[in-house]
Amino acid sequence: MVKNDPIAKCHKIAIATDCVLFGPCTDGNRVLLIKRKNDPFRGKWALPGGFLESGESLEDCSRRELVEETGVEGIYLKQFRTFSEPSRDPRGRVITAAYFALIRAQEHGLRATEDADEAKWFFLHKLPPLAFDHKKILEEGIKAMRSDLIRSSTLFSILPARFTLSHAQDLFECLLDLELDKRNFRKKFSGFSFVVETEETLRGKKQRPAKLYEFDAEQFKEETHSDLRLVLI
Amino acid sequence: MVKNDPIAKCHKIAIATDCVLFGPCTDGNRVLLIKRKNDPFRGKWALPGGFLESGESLEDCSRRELVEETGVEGIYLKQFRTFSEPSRDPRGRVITAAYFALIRAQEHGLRATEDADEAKWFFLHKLPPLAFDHKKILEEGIKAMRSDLIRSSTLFSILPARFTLSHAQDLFECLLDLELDKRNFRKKFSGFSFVVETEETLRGKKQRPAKLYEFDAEQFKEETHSDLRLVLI
DNA sequence: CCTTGATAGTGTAAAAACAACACTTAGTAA
DNA sequence: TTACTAAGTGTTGTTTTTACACTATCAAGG
Repeated sequence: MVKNDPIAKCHKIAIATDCVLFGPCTDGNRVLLIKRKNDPFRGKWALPGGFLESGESLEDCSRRELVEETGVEGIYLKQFRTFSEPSRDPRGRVITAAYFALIRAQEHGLRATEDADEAKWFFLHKLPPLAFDHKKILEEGIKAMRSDLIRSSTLFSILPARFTLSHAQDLFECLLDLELDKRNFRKKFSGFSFVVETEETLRGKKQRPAKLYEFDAEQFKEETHSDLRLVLI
Repeated sequence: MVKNDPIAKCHKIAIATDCVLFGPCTDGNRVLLIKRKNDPFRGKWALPGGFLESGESLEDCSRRELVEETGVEGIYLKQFRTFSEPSRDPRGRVITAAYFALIRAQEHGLRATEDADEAKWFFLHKLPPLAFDHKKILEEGIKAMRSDLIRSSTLFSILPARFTLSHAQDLFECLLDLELDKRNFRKKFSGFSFVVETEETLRGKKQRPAKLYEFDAEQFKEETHSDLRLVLI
């Protein structure tokens, strides 16, 4: 046996990922929870997640689990912290890397799965008791998501490629759980060099058509590179 | 065998922590690197770190490793990301939780170990090539530290209990690698409710004695709770 | 005790960013 | 044609930020 071989002397530790999946909607922001079918915590609600498979990175694992449990693909996914308290799982030693993710609620049949028995969307304001240390993970996930949202281009990754200023504001407000003045938001937001107006308008609604805008990722990089300050509001 | 037992089916994965340890000093900010004595990457510089022991949390591990390798205790330590690329360690599967830490350079004989063979402080501007994916970890560590510094009370955890405004400014500038206007910094910084003036002055230097200030942690919590905006500059 | 050297300490004015606030416009549907 | 709905738009007062240069107080040394 090779001296000092870390793999040889590794302990019985399971590695997992858990994901705080947000489904922002017109009536509020929600998270997806899964009802546990097995002990421990059978019948309790928990964050979707699962164990790392061999050869897989944590990000792969998180993405795979999310697809398996929700059918949702190609969404914004970000690691925010790894939880490692030795007593956090009664089955034994489980270390979990926590991610948060965002989806476009409308596009993924949010309402359809709402009443399902094993997976359900919960408003952030009305959360049930959670299994394991998932309450803490969820709380930190909310903070991480919000912090990310106002400092990076996360918002654009869940807006459609072309969006109206109202789209952007609604989503932003929903995720941050606050209200902003319409004129001030539009002035500042449309003033960013990386928010570019298109020729197109959004027609077909029963009101005045709204101008569509696009996100310019290159411009965003230039403008914000090595800048530590707030970006989006 | 219990069905679905995560521990039983865990793969051969070693869990480690690595630490980006900053030693800010009057002549610039430095990080501590260790020269590897064994393959792989023998002779290359690497971040201090080591493997998780049984029953230990990642934070415990990181703290323990730092004490073992540097003799430094009781310092600010924060997890910023977990790295899990399957190919990141040629010995096999190693997942590492990365932390950054800050010490009071003066108090820990920074200069004494400067020329040691196996551990050495490097200016951030003059880093050697690093082992593994430690370049990336270090870069992310710098970003995380700076981001943390301007949004939380980190600065106060490495200032002495009583500090002058010049202390605070020097340290702040060193860690962020920028220069700030003296009057503006003092105006804003001393204006925070959680930066409180004391009766005491710092005497014994060969110049005008400076007023000493203290950090009021309670006040900080009140002032910043649920506030997403910048705090320190 | 007077000078020198070193850092502490201080105010103002112009520019930019932010916050508060209400009405008109352009479509669709009845 | 009217009614409804959301889109779109400017100004003003307040606050925050930035830029900028001199005086004050101590210790040390001649």
